[in-house]
Amino acid sequence: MDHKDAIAATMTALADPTRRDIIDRLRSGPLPVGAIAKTMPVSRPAVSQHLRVLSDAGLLSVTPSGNRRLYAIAPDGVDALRRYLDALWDDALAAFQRAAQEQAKGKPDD
Amino acid sequence: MDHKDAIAATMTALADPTRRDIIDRLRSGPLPVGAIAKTMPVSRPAVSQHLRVLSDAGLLSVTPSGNRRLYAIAPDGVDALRRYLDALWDDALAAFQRAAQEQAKGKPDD
DNA sequence: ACAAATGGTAAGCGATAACTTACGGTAAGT
DNA sequence: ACTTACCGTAAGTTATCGCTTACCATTTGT
Repeated sequence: MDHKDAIAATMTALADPTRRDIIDRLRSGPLPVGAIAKTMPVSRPAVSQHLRVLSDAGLLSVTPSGNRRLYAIAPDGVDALRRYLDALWDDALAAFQRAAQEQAKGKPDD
Repeated sequence: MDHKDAIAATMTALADPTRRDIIDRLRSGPLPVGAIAKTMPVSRPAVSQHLRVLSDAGLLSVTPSGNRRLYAIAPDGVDALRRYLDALWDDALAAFQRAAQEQAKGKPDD
C-alpha cells in the first residue's frame, strides 16, 4: 500500500462515527468483538465489518486468543496520521505568515 | 458546535480525496475558487461545494476580495484534529504498555 | 448602462457505504 | 460426540454523498 493511500484509508476509517465509537471503546485496552458489540447500538456483524476497515487502515491490531479475537489500537497507525497532520499544520502556518507579510507589504497604509 | 461534533466534521471533511487535493493546492498559499477548479478534474460547482464542507469544518478561512473569494487553510482547525490524535496516541500507547505488562505478569513461564 | 467575470445554490442522478438477516466455520464446555 | 459460544462473510436494502447541469447574484471592465 502506498503512503498516500495509507493516509486515505486511515482518514476514511476514522470518518465514520460508529468506528470512532469503537476506537473510544478500545482506548482503555484490547477487547473481543462481542464485548464491543454488546455496548453499541448496532449488530455484531456491523461491528465486525467496522473492525475490518479499521484493521485494514492499520489502526487496529488483532490477536486471536483461543475462541475470541482481541482488537487493540495500533499506535503506529495513529502516528502515521499524526505526522500527516503535523506536516499540514507546518505548511498552513508558513502560508499564513507569508500571506500576512504580503498584505503588510502590499498595503502599507491601511 | 460541540467539540466532539467539530472533530467529526473535520474528520469527515478530510476523508474525501478530492477535498484533500484541494487542501494540497492551498498548502503554498490562499487561492480563489476558479484557480483551484482550473487545476482539478471536477467542475467549479463541485469545488465550491467541497470548499463549503471544508469551511464548515473549520479547516479553511474565507476572505472576500472584491469579486473573488480567497480560501486559505486555517491552522486552528488543523490543530484541533491534531490534538485529538495526540490524545488518542497517548491512550493507545498507555493501553499497549499495560497489555504488555499484564501478559508478562499473567504468563511468566512462556 | 451593458457585458463579462466570478462564484454560491438548487435539482437530479449514480455510486458508495453502512446496516440488517442468514449462514458457515472453529474453539470451548459438558 | 454434541451442544453452545464466538466470529467472519455473503446477499440485499436503504440512505448518503459527490458530481453535473442550470440558474441567479454580485462585482469588475468598457
